[in-house]
Amino acid sequence: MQKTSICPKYEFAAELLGKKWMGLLILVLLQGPLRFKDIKKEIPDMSDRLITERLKELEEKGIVERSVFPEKPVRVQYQLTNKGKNLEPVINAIQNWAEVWV
Amino acid sequence: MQKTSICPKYEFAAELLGKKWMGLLILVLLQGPLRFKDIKKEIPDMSDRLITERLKELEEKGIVERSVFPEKPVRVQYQLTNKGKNLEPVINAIQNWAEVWV
DNA sequence: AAAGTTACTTACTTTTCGAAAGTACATGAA
DNA sequence: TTCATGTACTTTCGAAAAGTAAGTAACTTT
Repeated sequence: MQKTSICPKYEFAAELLGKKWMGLLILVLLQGPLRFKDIKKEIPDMSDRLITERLKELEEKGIVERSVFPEKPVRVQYQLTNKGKNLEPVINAIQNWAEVWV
Repeated sequence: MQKTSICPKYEFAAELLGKKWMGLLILVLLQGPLRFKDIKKEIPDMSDRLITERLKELEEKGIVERSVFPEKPVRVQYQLTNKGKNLEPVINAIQNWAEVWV
C-alpha cells in the first residue's frame, strides 16, 4: 500500500476487498442496517471474532457506521455509509461475472 | 464456500478476489500478456512465492493461461483467458470507487 | 434462581504470508 | 574454464492472520 505505485487508490481498495469475508460482508450490508446477530445468521461460517474485526475496520475506513440504541436490551446496528453504499457497483460487477463464469 | 449459501457463485468470486494481491495481479494482467519478471516489476512488494502461487491458482480456475516459448532462454508468459478478461468491469468498478472515495 | 440472548473478548491452534536463500538452466564475460 | 548475470521458480522458516472454542457482562425470559 505504501511502496507499490501502479495506483495507490486502487491498491487501497484492492487491499480492502482483498481480505477474507469482506466481499460477503459488504454484500449482506447492502441489504440495509443489520445487527451483529443478523450478520452471524447471514454468514454463519464467519467467526464472531472476524465479524467484529472486519466491522471495526470498515468503520475506521468510513464505510460502515455503528449505532447503539440504548433500548431495553441494547441494540447495536451496522449500516453502510454513502462511501459504503457506493460499493454496490463493485459488488454487482462481481455478481455479474460470477453468474456468467463460475 | 461450501456451507454459506447466500449465493455460492458470488462467494466463489469473492473468495477469489478476497485473497491478497489478487486484485492487483489481475489489474496488471489486463495490460496484456506478461512474463514472470514483468509481474515482479509491476508489483515489487509481492514475493516470488506468492506470484507463483497466485498464478497457479488463477490457471487452475481458468482465468490465466500460461504459455512457454522454448526460445534461447525459455520465455514463460501469462495472459488472461476470456474468463479473466471479463473481470475488467469488476476491476473498473473498483477503480472508479477508489477514484471517488479513497 | 436458572437459563437464554446479545455483542463482544480472550486464549490457543492452524494456516497463510513474507523474506531470504537455493535450484536449474542458459548466456556472456574474464 | 570459471565467474557473474538472468529467468523462473522452489524451499525453508519465523511472523502475522485467521479459525475454533470458551468466556464475559448486561439484561430478559421462564
